[in-house]
Amino acid sequence: MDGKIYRSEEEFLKDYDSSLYDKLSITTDILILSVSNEETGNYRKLSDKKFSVLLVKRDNYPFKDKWCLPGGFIKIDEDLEDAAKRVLKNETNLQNIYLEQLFTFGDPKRDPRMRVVSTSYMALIDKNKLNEKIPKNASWFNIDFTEDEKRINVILDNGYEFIKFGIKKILREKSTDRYDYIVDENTSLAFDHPKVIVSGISRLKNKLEYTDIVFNMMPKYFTLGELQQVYEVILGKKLLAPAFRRIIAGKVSKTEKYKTGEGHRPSVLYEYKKY
Amino acid sequence: MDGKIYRSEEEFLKDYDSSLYDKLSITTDILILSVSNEETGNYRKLSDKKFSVLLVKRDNYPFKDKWCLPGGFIKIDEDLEDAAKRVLKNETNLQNIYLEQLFTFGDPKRDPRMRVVSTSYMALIDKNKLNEKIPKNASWFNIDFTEDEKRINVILDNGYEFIKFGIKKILREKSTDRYDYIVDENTSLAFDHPKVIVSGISRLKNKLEYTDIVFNMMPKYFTLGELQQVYEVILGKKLLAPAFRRIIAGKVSKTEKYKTGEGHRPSVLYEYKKY
DNA sequence: CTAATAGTGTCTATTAGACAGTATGTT
DNA sequence: AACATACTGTCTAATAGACACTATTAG
Repeated sequence: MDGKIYRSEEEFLKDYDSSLYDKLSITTDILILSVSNEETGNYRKLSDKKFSVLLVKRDNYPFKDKWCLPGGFIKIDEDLEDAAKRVLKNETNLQNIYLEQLFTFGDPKRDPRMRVVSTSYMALIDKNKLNEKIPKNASWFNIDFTEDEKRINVILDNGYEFIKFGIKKILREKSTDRYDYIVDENTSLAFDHPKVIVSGISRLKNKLEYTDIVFNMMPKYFTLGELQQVYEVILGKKLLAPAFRRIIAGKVSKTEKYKTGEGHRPSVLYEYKKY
Repeated sequence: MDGKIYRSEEEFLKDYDSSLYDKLSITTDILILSVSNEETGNYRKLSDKKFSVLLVKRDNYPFKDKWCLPGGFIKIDEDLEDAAKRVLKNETNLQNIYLEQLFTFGDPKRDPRMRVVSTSYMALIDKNKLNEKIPKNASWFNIDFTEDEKRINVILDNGYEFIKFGIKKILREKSTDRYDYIVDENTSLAFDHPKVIVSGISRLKNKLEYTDIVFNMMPKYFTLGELQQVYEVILGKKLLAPAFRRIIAGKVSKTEKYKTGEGHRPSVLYEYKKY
């Protein structure tokens, strides 16, 4: 075909043989992250916040009975991001949610069935918006994330089951602190989804510092203490209140409302600044 | 198939019908960026640095005679990144080059021939390493990049031809300063490659500030003045030398060598710090 | 000598970290 | 009253921006 001379694009397209190149399937996997409240028992104490991810249990091979990220195959005429939105709606019945493309995984051996390339997305939700029940094969897992120079260890816990995986970090080039991730321990998370979870959490941690991304996980009105808790639970470290308030000050507006009934001084409710 | 109960993964895989889901082609497009020296005519003045991108001219439909990023279809058993490396080697004969995945474009209409999803990569090279000639259908274009709140304008220039395109920025959500890009002016760049160029340059600008990525575009030995010029040409703004030197100080080591013969005080050659 | 870049010293303004102290609700 | 968090004031340390000054070479 390359030999033939075409005089116009129309002529070329009419003649085009789309079987010239290899074809394969594409899926999208969605990392749905949220922060939840857990009661502490002590009436005075603030509720404990937990960073969490939504997983579904596979009911067929491959990886039968293992947990995985919600996902699905894209259709021949469907935009990638639309496919991600479709999966998100199926699992949570939520729309107009923060959705960001993470990474496209293209290892030919990543799916034992056949060649499948997967584009992963990260969705951030405020759990209060989640009115509908999640599907019965889905479950929220709290995230315990620890990282050092050499490896990342993650424990996921939904109250009944634990999932534990470990990833070795191999420096790609020192100039950028980029690492290749090698999953060397994994109790029950399917496919290469440990990598998706880890790259999403890393991205979120970074963006927390230089964007206002956090407000996608917050309700309309919140106290600065709650906002600080969300930062702390995602970053995995404690922050000092005065410094935190200085940094956040320009991004929020005070309202007339107060949160009371907490066993201590009421706190002003803020909202994300509109302008 | 979903109806049948399988007792083992082997049994399941043996029976698996890979035609169950839609299949399509995937390409990789590579944004190869570099910084080049241009002589100024004045023996005293430093050579002028230009930020540049490698494009190839298409010799067939679609987009016949337009310029585009080097790219190619991935093979059924080829890793995505390996495909990018293959294309990069074809065009520049370079290997072991900094390569970073940018974004996967999945608009069903992005290729008039058929459904093609494209994963774009960014490669950064030091032009001094480019010993071999580039292919005769390829050419380096200098980049003139201007951006404000509402749009991005880019002019590419290889000395013979100009390519000009403009992109309208539509705010996705104010919380993260993410934009949808709408290409509303484009003289002769094929496919959605204006978006690839723009997202790569934005990424590079950001990473310049918080990583050591710049050293992938530098020769082994360089002066701090040259390094500053590279920052300036990529960021599109002038920097103050004392501040620049303070920031860069921890990343480079002084050598015993000097760069002389420039019509002014010689300057110490530095190298990227090893440890 | 001159033009041009190399390289340093220092003042100021801004920002981040730390901690102490005051305020005010619920039980 | 006691407890727990809300919120503020202020000292200090670190960092960034600006500019002036000295150094050194080829021609």
